[in-house]
Formats: sequence, C-alpha cells, structure tokens
Amino acid sequence: MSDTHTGVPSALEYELPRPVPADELAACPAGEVFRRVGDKWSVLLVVLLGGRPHRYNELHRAVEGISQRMLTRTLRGLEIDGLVRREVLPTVPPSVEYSLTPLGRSLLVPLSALADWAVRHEGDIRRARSDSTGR
Amino acid sequence: MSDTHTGVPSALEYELPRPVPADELAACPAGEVFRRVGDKWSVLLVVLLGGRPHRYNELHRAVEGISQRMLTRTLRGLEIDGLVRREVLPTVPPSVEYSLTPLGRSLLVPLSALADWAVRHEGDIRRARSDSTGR
DNA sequence: CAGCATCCTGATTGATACTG
DNA sequence: CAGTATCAATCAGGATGCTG
Repeated sequence: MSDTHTGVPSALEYELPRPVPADELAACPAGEVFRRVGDKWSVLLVVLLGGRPHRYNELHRAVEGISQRMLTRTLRGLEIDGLVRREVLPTVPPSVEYSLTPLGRSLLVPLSALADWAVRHEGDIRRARSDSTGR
Repeated sequence: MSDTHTGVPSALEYELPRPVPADELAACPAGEVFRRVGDKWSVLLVVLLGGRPHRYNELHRAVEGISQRMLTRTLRGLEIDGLVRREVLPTVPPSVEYSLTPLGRSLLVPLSALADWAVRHEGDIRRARSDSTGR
C-alpha cells in the first residue's frame, strides 16, 4: 500500500474513506450491488438473516408484507450472488433454512453503516421533504 | 444491549458495527434511503457531486447515459431530500450549479463504504453467479 | 443552457391459485 | 412447509419535442 495517492488536494470537508471510484461505479461493479441494495427486500432479508438463520415461512412471517413470490425471488437472487445459503433439511415436512454466507456477512458491515446513517438522519430528510412539500 | 447472539463474538470472521436495527429498517426510515440508493442515478450523482459541484449539462455529460428526464428527476429528488443544493447563477445564459449539502456529504461516507465493498467483492459475486448460472 | 411535458416500453411487484 | 405458475397493475426509465 503506497501512502501517497493521487494528488487530490484536501478540498474535502468530510473525509472520504476512498476517493470513490466514480468511473468504476458508473461502469458496473458497484452498480450491481446498489441494485440489490435498492430493493427493500434484499436488504431487509440480509439484515434479518444476519441475526440468525431463518426458515422460509419464518422469513415470510418476519417480514410480513412481502409476497411469497418476492420472498422466493429475492432469496434466489441473493443465493445466486453468493450472499445467502439455502439448506434443505431432511425432515418429514420439508424444511429449508436460509443463512448468510461469509460474503453476505461481510456485506452486513457497510450495510449497517448505511442503515445507521439512515436512522440517524431520518429526521433531516423528513424535515427537508416537508420543507418543500406540496409544491 | 450487547451482542446477543452466538455467545462468543467471533470477531475472527466479520464484526458488525451494530446489531443493525432490523425493526427500524423494516419500518421505513432506512427504507427511504435504500430506495434512493437503489436507483443507480442517485448514487452516481451524489458521488459525482461529492467530488465537485457541477452544472446541469456538465452532469449530463459526465454521466452520459442518463436522459434529461432522469437527470432532472433525480436531482429534484435529491434536492427535496436535502442532499443536493441547487443554485441558479445570474448569468446571461442561465447557469445552474448543483452541489452537495452537508447532509449529502455525510451520506458520502457510508456510501463509499458500500461502494468499496462492491468493488472489493465484485469478483466473488461474479464467480458465485457464473457458478449457478441459470442456463 | 437548463428544464418541463408527453408518450411509450420493459422490468418489477403483488394477488391468487396450484403442487410436491 | 416450501415453493411454482399465471395474470394484472405499477413504475422506473428512455425518446422526443418544446420553452424561457
């Protein structure tokens, strides 16, 4: 890790963990992720599974508001992306347990930071909104 | 409340900055934010404006791929949420400069963390995807 | 230059019904 | 219990054309 990065002047009032690869972001890599983060269900499920593994209907009940279709779809997507692991338990009534993969757990970190920001600045946003409401 | 799950905080794997308020998240506060983050344009514009203030067509050129409609819409949304500031400069050909508000700049931090994660784990996701390609 | 209005398309989502 | 299948509605988003 070289210390001296690009000659970016310290014109930033807030410090950025990284210069933020705007190009990269525009390209695609982060785009995919932000897509996932975009839909409420994915984030919610990751967070939920971050606490504990859940079974299908357990998730259905926990979220309550999501349709089976979306629950399945979202879980599939997360599974495909390697964020969630799906394990079928050999019980008489079939049970399926969903859990976070290490990759999924690692996502939980920046996700938490964002969620934290959201909670912390919820008031600011609402105020800003009502300030220009009804126009 | 401390870490209530698996007893031993296995910091060996991944540590969570916060237990992540699943309830809060499900409620709405964060939901709004994740909505914003969801659409690629918002994030991209925030990142772009995070580097420097830009004028309308400047953004249009920078992003290049966004339609005027979406550019305007997204900027409006960000402005309403108090993340972006719109300043009309009294020039002969009207110029409008968009910049990040302090709130917007603060969002840049967790956003960068997420973008960083995305870039870092891009390969993992791609691998996971091609591994279970639904061909 | 900056921005709005209109039309149109495809992806996303929800409700419902059915199955192993 | 854990899904899949289908239909209809919604909506993000793009293209185009027109103002101040």
